[in-house]
Amino acid sequence: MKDKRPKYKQIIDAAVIVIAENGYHASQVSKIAKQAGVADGTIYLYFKNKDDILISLFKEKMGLFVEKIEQQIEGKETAEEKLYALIEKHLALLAEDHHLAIVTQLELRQSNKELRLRINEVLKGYFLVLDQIIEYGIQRNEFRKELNTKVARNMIFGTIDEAVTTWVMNDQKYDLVNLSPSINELLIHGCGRS
Amino acid sequence: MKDKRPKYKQIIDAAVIVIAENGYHASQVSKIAKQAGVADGTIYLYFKNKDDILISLFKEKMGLFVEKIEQQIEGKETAEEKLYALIEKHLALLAEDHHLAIVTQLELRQSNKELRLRINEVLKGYFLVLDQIIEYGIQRNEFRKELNTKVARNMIFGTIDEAVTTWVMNDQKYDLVNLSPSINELLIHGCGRS
Amino acid sequence: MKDKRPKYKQIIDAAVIVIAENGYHASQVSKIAKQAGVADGTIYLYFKNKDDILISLFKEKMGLFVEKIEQQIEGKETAEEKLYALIEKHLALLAEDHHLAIVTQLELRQSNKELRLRINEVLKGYFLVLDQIIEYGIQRNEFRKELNTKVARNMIFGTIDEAVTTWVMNDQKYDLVNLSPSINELLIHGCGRS
Amino acid sequence: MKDKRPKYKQIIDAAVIVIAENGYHASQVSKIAKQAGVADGTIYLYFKNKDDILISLFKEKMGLFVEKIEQQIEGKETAEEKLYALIEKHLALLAEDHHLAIVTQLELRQSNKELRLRINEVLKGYFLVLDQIIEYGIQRNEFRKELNTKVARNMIFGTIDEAVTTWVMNDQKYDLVNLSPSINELLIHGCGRS
DNA sequence: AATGAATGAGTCTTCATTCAT
DNA sequence: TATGAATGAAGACTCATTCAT
Repeated sequence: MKDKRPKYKQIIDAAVIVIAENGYHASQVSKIAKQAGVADGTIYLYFKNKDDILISLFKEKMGLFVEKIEQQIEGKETAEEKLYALIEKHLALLAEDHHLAIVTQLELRQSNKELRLRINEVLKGYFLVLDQIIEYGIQRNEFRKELNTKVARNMIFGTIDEAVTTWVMNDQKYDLVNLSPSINELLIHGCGRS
Repeated sequence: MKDKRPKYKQIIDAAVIVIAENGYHASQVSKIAKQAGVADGTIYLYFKNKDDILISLFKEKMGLFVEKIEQQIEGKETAEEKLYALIEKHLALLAEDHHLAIVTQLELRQSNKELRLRINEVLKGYFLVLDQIIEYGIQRNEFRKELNTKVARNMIFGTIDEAVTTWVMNDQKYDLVNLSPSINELLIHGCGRS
Repeated sequence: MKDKRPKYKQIIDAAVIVIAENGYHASQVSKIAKQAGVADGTIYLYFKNKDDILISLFKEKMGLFVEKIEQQIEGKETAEEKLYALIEKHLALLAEDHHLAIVTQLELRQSNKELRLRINEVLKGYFLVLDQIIEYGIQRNEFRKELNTKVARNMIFGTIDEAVTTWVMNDQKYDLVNLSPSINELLIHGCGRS
Repeated sequence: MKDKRPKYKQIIDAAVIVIAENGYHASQVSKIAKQAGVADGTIYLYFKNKDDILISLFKEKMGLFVEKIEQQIEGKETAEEKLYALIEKHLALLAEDHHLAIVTQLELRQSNKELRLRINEVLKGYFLVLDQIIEYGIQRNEFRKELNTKVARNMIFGTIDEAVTTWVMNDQKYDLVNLSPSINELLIHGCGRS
């Protein structure tokens, strides 16, 4: 996980910036190399090919993402608290790194099908966290027993993801984290017993 | 809307098939032309450029999509009935045209940023329908007054969209329409008063 | 055989000139295209890839080569006359097209193994002609019965080929066709009865 | 000649193996370095550049080659005996080192023109031996006076070389040295008085 | 309106060579 | 001597678009 090779991270961070600013299709390897301050060929000492940069980028960033969210959730007692923490952290993490937000919400999705399948693999880690919260909520009687876990998980992810995408599409004009209470309320109502 | 030039529709339908079967990036203009049974150059008599095919495709198909959903909703009395009808029709329309489902859920999303902004324009028609249902529900006291319309709309769209994408990604192995009750229940709980 | 597409021949002839003047490795596709007076992309309307240009070049030229030699041989009565005609024509054909000579003797041989195997396929046509002369000579009692056809064929081809290569390597300073009698004498002695 | 630096020979031997097993074009400097057990940069302490490895390889191996053949010939009395000894040794030396055979017959020939000219320089040592045998044969009245030395030399070299190449191309399936008598007979007939 | 041959700009990747250590 | 990480030049090929017919 802790890749001490400084150029590895250097290149990934450069890729995030270049892709966010130019879009996926206009992000030539040479542009990323320039931004990273290395030669074109150096990229290929750390990555197999261009797609590998994107997959690694997503793995690296998503790994941290899930890690941080898990930390946030850990202490919380109720499923509702956990869900709220997750929503807030999800929004906060993307709000504070708008380059990353653009890349994950817009640019990475225009990669080819194979790449997206690989990305989905990585997403499974996040889905796992969601599933655990839902099941925890059902156990604790906070959420309805009849809840279809898979559909509920899709709702939660779809709702948050759609909120972020809309925010990115609107040029991040408003405060994304402020949406947390509304989203949480909706989702809690959606899953909750009352 | 009613373009009587038969080749216009012919080319759009060819594009849906070619993109669904080959993926966005492997869908060259020449392939679409061949599938449509016209010469490459003929494409440019009906469309400004390649992106214009895709935007027109989306406009054309999404227009029909919204139209059909509106027809479905019209007669319904309660907001809940309207929402259920919308969910069911949304799922049904994509379930019955798997080429279109692949194109809208996977392939069209890997177009460039500009194209996706244009696509979002078209989506606004759908969002309008959603907003009307939400406001109708609030008026009728079916939905909570405090509901943030925009967030609620994102939840509804995000949830349905995520469900369809998951279904497409899983090679349409199960019956998509069967998910309607679960989704509806979740969303109604999310918006509802109880 | 008679490819009426003018660009096909145009490109092959351009390739012969460019390769002869620059060497195989310095013969970029763009250089061949320029020499042929077409765009780079046009090359790929007529040839699958760069190697295909070389294979086609060799097939085309070698086809004519064998054809012309066969014509020359046809009328001759004795094996010795046939052999002499073959030697003379082989030398004459390459002497009168020094670009082609450079390409066949030097440049084409530095292609990769796969390409050379393909080239060998084409050479088989020439070997067949040689084998027929040898067997004809044995039948007519001009050549020794014990002659190992394969070894004899290699000797004939190896001797002529080596003579041409030496001539090319020496910048074609002397008259190649003048070697015919000497070569013929050697080969006839090699195969002959006396 | 006697380079005591062990790495010099080490690298040359590595080059023979790598080129024989991977082909000329897939024999990167780094691969040769790895096979030799040294770092990439070390290569450049012993060789000026990549071509220099190949030329040195050829010089080194061809030097030994000619040396061994000269030893073989020395004791023989007649030109015919000398020629037979040369043919047999030539075939034997390549038959017993198939890596070297592949490299000399196939891979080294796809080097660039300049390199091949340098290789031809080295070959001159071998041609000298051939010329001496031919002249010796003429002096001794074994060979015809009228013999064109250069053409005869080309015949001898071309015939043997073609035999080896054919053998290598056929994956060394048969015993190469067994061809010696047939080849010798042909060449003796070619040069001889009878 | 329709054709389809021709165009040519644009980019990922390899690998011989260097040089700081 | 020896290392090996870093360099960066170079080139085959694709495909959206045009235009003469």
